[in-house]
Amino acid sequence: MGRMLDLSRLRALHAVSVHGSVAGAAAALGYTPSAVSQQIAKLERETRTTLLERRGRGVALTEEARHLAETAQELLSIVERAETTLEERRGQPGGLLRVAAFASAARGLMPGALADLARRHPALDVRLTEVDPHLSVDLVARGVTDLAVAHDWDIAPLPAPEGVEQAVIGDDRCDLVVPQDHPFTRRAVIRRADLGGERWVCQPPGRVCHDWLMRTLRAAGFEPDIAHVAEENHTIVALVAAGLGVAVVPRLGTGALPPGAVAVPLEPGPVRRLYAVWRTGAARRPAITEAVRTLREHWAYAAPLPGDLPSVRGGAGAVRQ
Amino acid sequence: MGRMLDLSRLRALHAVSVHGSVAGAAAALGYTPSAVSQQIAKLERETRTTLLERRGRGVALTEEARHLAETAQELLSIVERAETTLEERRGQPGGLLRVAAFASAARGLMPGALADLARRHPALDVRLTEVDPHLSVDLVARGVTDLAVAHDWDIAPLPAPEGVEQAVIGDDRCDLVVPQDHPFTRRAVIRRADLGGERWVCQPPGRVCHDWLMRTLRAAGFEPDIAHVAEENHTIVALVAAGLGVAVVPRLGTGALPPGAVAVPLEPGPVRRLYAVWRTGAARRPAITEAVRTLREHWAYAAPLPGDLPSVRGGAGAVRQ
DNA sequence: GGCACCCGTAAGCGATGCTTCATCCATCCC
DNA sequence: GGGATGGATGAAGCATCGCTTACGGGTGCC
Repeated sequence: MGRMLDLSRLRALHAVSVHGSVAGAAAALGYTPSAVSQQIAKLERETRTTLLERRGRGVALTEEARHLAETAQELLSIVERAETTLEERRGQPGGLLRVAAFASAARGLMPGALADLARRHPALDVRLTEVDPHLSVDLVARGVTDLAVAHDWDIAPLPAPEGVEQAVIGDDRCDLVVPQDHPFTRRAVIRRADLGGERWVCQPPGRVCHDWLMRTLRAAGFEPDIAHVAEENHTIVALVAAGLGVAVVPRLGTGALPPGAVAVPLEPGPVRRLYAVWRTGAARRPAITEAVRTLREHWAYAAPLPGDLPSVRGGAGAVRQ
Repeated sequence: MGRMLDLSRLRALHAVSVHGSVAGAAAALGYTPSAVSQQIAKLERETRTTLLERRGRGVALTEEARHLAETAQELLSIVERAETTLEERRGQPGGLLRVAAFASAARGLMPGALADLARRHPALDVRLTEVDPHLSVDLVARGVTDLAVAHDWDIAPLPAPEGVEQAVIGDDRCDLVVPQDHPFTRRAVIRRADLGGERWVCQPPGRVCHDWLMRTLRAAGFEPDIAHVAEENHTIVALVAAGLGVAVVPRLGTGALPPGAVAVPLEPGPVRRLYAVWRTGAARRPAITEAVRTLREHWAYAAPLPGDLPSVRGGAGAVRQ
């Protein structure tokens, strides 16, 4: 007697309400759009209510659907709380832990940390997704992911929506990367006032590295000369190694510098602070606390400490996790 | 990705918690015990927690299971509220309406009322179960049924647990049924003081009719002479028609008197008051309000009104609904 | 000690729910 | 306007799920 509102269908409706489209909901739930569409069609049949109406190319929720999605939200948060206290009573991390991280953390920090976590807690099913940095906090708040590794920049603080908590993992610093024959390689430290007259290799506008560079150089009185633009840090470093310019590159996730490129400390350089972010409702979940603990541990072990100087010499020797 | 607490499994656990046994839960949910057992076994696997332990011949819930059953209760009540408001917004009664009634109401009142209800509201799926009168209120409170037709007796008031509401449907009165050659048939009305020296046909001890008879006769100074005992009112009336004694019989659900039996008004006779009982959470559900309205309507139409005298002459002519 | 009761497990089968493929509709762009 | 794109939905197929029946094991009662 399937005579009752079904939680998975309500979850589908809720996802549509949150993401604004069937396709978005499907992506978030790990289904095809067709599956979500069928679920909601069944929900409509069971409740004898119209929930979705086509609006242009997408769909819009009816009044009843909005109300139903709201109670679905309520139900889902109760379920999450129940799962949390259940896991808490067991003490052992377990269940599904969906983790999101921005690109360089996904490359530089997560592999070791998550492998460690999975090794120590076999009952835990960890799944990583690489996401845009400025999306991660919102993804956590909306319940798409359970834990996110986010960062702010000294010029753009991390948003803190209702219902999420955060903890600092550590600070990631940036170096100036220059070709090996560059005069800076003979200097112990570079200051902002020294940066005039260089040709720059940089990320596209809108990315934090780009914005920091423009802002800093202009504040020091220079008009930046952006000679080359690339998305990936690896590409940027390769361009520098080829002698095409200099770049500001974060230590995390950059990996070993290729022959021909050398990292030089920049004082004061841009600093981004890494955070772990999770929902307050799951704060006491052992999987969360363990994951955060492991991230901080691996940061301390693998990443350069705040006052730590990297090896100035580049090339195959200077490997970073 | 079946990675979340499932509502139907939680419902199974909750039912076990309420009924105290897997078999009882299965009966309440309309499943076999095996199904419930498997559901809970899966819930145990998913949560990696022991929920049920064998205790003697039955089962006992662990601490975690009790806690989980509690949140299940919370979830189920939210779901019921959501279903109610959903139906309320539609305005039309619909969905599943589980109705319980005691035997004579199930026979004398429900067939007409429920048929009417089903005819006027095709979206409504009404299901009737006959239950013991003193169980019905509890069944509603525990969510096993949505609406109950219950009654109290002038000597035993209806219990009113937390979270249920009730409304009066009407009063059911009792007649004295005697063989057609009995001297009482020439009397307009019988009083309690007239009842001495009769041989009685009665329900078994513990039933309300029996208790009322013993109590009333003893209060009037007679020791009742119970000559024949039967469960069913039909049987009792048949025994009376055969001249084997007299009986006190409620009007509701007795049906036509067979040839040889005659009903005589008894003043003051036992009166039972019929109630409709439902959970407060579903009070505004159209299916509930419509069903209650229909019951009262059919009572007024089909059942003898409080001051109404039945036809004293029995036989095939005196038909009651 | 036999019997009744209750819970769990195994096998089987229908129903459910997902995927893929195809269609339809609205919008965007040329 | 016409073609291309993106999104939603329907039909068919197939795996999985969850129920039922049938059986075995353990407990309490007579």
